[in-house]
Amino acid sequence: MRDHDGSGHDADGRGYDKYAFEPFAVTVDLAVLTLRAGALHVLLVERGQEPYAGRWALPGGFLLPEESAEEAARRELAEETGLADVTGLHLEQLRTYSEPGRDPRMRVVSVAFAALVPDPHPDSVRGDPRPAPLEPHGGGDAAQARWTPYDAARGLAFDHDRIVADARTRVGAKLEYTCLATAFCPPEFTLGELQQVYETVWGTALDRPNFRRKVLAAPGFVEPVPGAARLTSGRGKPAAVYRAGPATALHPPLLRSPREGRPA
Amino acid sequence: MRDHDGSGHDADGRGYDKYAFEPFAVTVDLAVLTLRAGALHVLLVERGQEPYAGRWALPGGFLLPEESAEEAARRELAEETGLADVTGLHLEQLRTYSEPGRDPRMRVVSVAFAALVPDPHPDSVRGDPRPAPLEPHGGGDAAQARWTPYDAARGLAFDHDRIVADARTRVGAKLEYTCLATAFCPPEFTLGELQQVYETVWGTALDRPNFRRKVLAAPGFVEPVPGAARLTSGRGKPAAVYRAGPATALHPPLLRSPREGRPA
DNA sequence: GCAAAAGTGTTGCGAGTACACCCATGA
DNA sequence: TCATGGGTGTACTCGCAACACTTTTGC
Repeated sequence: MRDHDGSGHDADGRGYDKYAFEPFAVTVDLAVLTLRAGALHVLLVERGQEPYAGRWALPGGFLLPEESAEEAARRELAEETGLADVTGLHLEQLRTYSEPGRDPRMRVVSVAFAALVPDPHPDSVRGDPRPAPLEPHGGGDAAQARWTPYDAARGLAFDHDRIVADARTRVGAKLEYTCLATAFCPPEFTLGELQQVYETVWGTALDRPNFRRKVLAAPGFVEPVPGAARLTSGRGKPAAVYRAGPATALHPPLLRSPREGRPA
Repeated sequence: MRDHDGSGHDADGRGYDKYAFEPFAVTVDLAVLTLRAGALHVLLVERGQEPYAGRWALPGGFLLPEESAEEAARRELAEETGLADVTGLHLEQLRTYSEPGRDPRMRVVSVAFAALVPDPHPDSVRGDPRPAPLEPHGGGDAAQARWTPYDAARGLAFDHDRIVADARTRVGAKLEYTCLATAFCPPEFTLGELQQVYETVWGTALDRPNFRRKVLAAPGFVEPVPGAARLTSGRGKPAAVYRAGPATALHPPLLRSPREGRPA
């Protein structure tokens, strides 16, 4: 039985010495997701060095000596997005990837996160010329950063294809039984915008009246902003404006039924 | 932007050198769960060394240079339980715990797993004197290993209280929408035994006829063993015997309704 | 007026709960 | 024959999908 002791060898005497090994590097990788122009997008950076020079990859980096993986992920997120306030953004630990060959140079154990951010380029329709809340930039480095449609994010460096796929699966599943969808929305949003989150991530169309009822029936999911109303696409009746509520879990869940709605 | 390059410093030039730091140790921790005498049990080991000498802890240990966290977890599981065939057992990666102070001696980043194993001490009722499929032992070490009821597993070393709680939460949730429950059962089981898994983990009583229908209605969840029948508690009608089916996800899910069944 | 988007009302089907009932076995 | 657990049948209910309809805006 190996154990957490500091004796320099494991308890069954096989001579395990943790300092004798090539050190393990511990990193975080971030799948920063957003919804843009009705499609799921991922933030990618272009690699400057080998291996995988010139290939696109997820942003990420090493843990500092005195920070947890969550803190490192939030720090990286702030650096990558240039957004001042990342404290409110949802960070979701996906899983840890530790296969020996995943980095050709050394053992790199990577803790992967999904981060959900509101659309960095809101449609900029009339009456809402808000400054874009975040714009990717490549740090002080020459490498560029870019929002890429989920379907075009293939052939990434390392095992990042798999991380991106895992992020999408996890987020899609969590929309069903948590209040996660509001993390894709700006602080104030309409039910139509919230419905677009579900439709985009799930790839299905939902019945608007039923969606509305289910969302409003879930206690603490959203709460109305009194008196506020906003036009969403320039036409039609102005929609009531809502904020994210205090709940995190969603009861009852919003199941994606195999036959709900018409195909997108 | 920090990144996975091997240049010895991060891309924004702050002079990060991964070899200059105290190396990170990477370990796995296992919450080995089973159902025994109608209660959820956790496998604990007694620590021999400081810190936390004499305290109970989860089994676990360091990653070897050429194995992934999953492989390390399965190796530890085999060593701890003494079970010859751990290939079929369900291993579930929970999350990674990386807070700087979680081990007082050095930075230890730990990937936590939940392992679900069948009852190591089947009731041994008449007609079924199968050998106990696994018995904990303390490796070659003096430290002992013991099955402990979930409710009594408090005051563990390190942050293992939290890991155990996370394991229970995850397993409880996954019973709803995956076929995970069969992982607690021996290869062949009755629907009554499967129902006890749900009732024990959820702490609620379920209506037997309805449970039966839901399980059989889920395609690929269980499949009958033709002609087999078994007495479960010595009395009553022999129950039909089932095997785990090929499905992993559960459609439709088996929701724990707030008002289903009478309280346990 | 027309199109487009928000929001309300209503109906019918079906899933699922609750419960009554029969079956097979050991003591 | 009684207690115990397995297994079947059924009725009532509530959720919810489907769709018709009204309201408010821009053009």
